[in-house]
Amino acid sequence: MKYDFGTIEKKWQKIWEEKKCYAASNTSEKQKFYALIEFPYPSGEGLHVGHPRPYTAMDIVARKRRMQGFNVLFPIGYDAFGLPTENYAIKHKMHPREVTKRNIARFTSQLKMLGYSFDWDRVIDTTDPDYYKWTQWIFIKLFENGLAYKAKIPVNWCTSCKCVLANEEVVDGVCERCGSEVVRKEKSQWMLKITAYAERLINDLDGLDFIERVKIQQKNWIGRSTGAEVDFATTAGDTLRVFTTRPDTLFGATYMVMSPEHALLEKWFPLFKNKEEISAYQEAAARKSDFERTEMAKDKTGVELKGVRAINPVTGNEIPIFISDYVLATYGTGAIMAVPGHDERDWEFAKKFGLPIIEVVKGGNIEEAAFTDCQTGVMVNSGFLNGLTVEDAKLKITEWLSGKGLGEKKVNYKLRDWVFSRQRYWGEPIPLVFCEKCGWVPIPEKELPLLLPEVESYETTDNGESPLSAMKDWVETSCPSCGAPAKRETDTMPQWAGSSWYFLRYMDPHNSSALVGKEAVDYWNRVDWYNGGMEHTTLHLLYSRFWHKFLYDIGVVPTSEPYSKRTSHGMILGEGGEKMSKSRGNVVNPNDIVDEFGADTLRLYIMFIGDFEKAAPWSSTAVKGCKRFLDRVWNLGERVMDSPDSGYSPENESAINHTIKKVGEDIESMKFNTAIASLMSLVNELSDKGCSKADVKTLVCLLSPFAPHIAEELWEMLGGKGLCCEQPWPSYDESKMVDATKVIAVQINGKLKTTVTAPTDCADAELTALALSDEKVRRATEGMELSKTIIVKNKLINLIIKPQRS
RNA sequence: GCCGCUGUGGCGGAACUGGCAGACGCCCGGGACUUAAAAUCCCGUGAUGCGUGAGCAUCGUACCGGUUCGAUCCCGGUCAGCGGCACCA
Repeated sequence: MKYDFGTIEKKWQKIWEEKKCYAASNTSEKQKFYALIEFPYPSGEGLHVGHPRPYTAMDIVARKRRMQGFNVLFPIGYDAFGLPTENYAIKHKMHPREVTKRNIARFTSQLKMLGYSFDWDRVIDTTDPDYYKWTQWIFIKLFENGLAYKAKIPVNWCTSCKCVLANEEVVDGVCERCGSEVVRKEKSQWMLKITAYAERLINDLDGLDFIERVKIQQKNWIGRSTGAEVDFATTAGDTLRVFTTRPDTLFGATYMVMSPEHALLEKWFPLFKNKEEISAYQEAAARKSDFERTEMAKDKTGVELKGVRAINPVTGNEIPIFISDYVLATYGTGAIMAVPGHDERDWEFAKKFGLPIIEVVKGGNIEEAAFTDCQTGVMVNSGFLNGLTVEDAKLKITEWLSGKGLGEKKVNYKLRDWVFSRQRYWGEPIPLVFCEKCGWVPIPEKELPLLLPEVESYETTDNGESPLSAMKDWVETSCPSCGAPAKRETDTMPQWAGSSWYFLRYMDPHNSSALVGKEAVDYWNRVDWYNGGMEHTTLHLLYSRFWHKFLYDIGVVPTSEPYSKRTSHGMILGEGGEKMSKSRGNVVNPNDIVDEFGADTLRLYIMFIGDFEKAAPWSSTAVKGCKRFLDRVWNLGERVMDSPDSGYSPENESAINHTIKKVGEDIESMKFNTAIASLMSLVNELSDKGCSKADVKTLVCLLSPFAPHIAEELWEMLGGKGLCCEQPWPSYDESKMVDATKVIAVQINGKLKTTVTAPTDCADAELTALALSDEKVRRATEGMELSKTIIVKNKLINLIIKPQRS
């Protein structure tokens, strides 16, 4: 019989579904294991060949855990709100809900085609009102706890999407999604105070089993820096406060710089002697986008504020103040003390404007460049700090400043609050009402979900307001608090909202009275293993940690972190090593591969392709190798089908035990490629040497997480009881892995000469004698004296020889 | 510029804690089967040189150096590529 993958795969998918083999229980006595993948955005293009990489990886882990006796939760859902669907709907004059429905149906059939062991009874969809009810509920809780606020801020505005973007969504000055130009625009926006959690988001990383590069990237993104705030008196009478990480260099501060948007500038304006110059600079800066500003980073510009000067608090010297756009309004206090001797930017600016550069840390040559090293330098020209190290000087000056009431220790973060409004239709409506008397008021919980109204047009209005704003009947409402006429918020939430808590809903997806029931969340606790893309490190992963911590603070969840372990996969590239994209025409459709080779071959190949953490190019010829392997496994099955069911054949026992160990360990460390390689080696060996039914049954069990359909079919053919996916994971016996003899490498002076076969655990003297008696060794050592012997047990012997003394 | 990662055959990639570099697979070459082809099976396959031949020798993990009996692995330096951040004081 031929290996007919098409029939086999459909057959077992149906049986698994009917028997609900992969349904997780919320009340099991077994130990729980929660495996999570990032749920897909159901795009119109359907499943991409990149999707199966992380899905298959976690499916393998989940399947192995079930065989090891765990109660496994391995869920799937759809993150379905968002722009592409809405844009498609506009273009084709459809309702986004219809587009979403259609796309989800397509994704579902493709995922089922690949034989994943998802619990299909727990599917969630972020656009389902029963789901987004709870997204809205969380928003109201954030609002009630002072973590959601509305602010008029300059926002990133995508000229094509006609929509506000979060800082994280702007890449190289263009929209991450559509690549169009992003401009600055003043708008009133809902903000989430993620900065209130900055400290905890950094500190709590320490206790988590996240791959190191994720931790590092999150830490860099949050960007903690420790320093001090220092007050400078000015001739205008006001105090100018700055933030610095180098308070030790205060004696070297020879001028100051304020951002062009600094609030004091308006107040001081009448005092300026060069009003026109200053205004012109401010206007030019305001016109530039953030991107343009950084583009011009090389060339420093600025204008001196003539008429106002500052006083250095330690030297008492009057120093000039400049405005320059290299100082950001949104970081620290929006003003800096400039220490050109020890800061590269200040040095550049001082050189350009001919300002004095004073050395206060010895160790460099400040004529040539700023000396920024904090490790080696010693303080000079710094009064009472002279002779101290930089570290000691920081402590002493900070103490001195706070003693005098001139400043204090301060920690700053690069992380900004999260811009949470979107002026689009296809998102969760923000469940708040504005009342002239009461301000912003949440709608009562019993009115949730606040449904998306049916609108005529999904397009953003010409004035940049949400399409919902055109729905007069919907917008006009009454204040839940005082009953007066009031207006609904018309912005919707960003796509990141629904994905910030979805893993909790999987624990208890049908609960209508809570986002997750207490028993369910106490049982499942948190995600044990979450695999996802590096591109979500500073977006989804950070956002969901933030929401989870908030839910922990208000007592909804029992853990302060959502995920115990986080791993990451590399991208699947096109055949030539380039990114797969429609425009390059190198996109591989998983359906084509499944039609030609079967789902098991696709699963196997995508795991065999290379190191899971690294990017790997697709190869259409290499897929065939995996199909050949499965054919060979099939042949082995047919060969032993009618044999009696006795134990392992003695000649294969060692190899089988080795493979069990190797495959098990490799799955845990996500080295799927070498796990498959060892299965291939075993198959080669069983084919060559011959094998028993028990040998093949064990092979089939080991293969089943990778290629579950063929495994079930072979298990049945071999007369196995029950389903293969429900068998216990094979165990190995170390004592059976010992071979009688070992091949030992023989080196002479560190160079490989030959190999000898010696009994396992051969005594040193015996091995040395054996090596010396070898013909090649004898020739090489002739006339030489053996001065030293190095032996690595069961591996190698190194004979150190030198010419014989005469 | 800063932070992180990576450099191994024609290709994707292996190599546990410093111990036979190139597992496994692809491609390619030769052979068997076949009227023929596909499929399958068997053999070969890092480079160079020597040898009719079994084989032998030398070189080889981006580059230069160090430590070691022994280095793809550890240390110092250089180069190249990828990813993230980017005037964050």
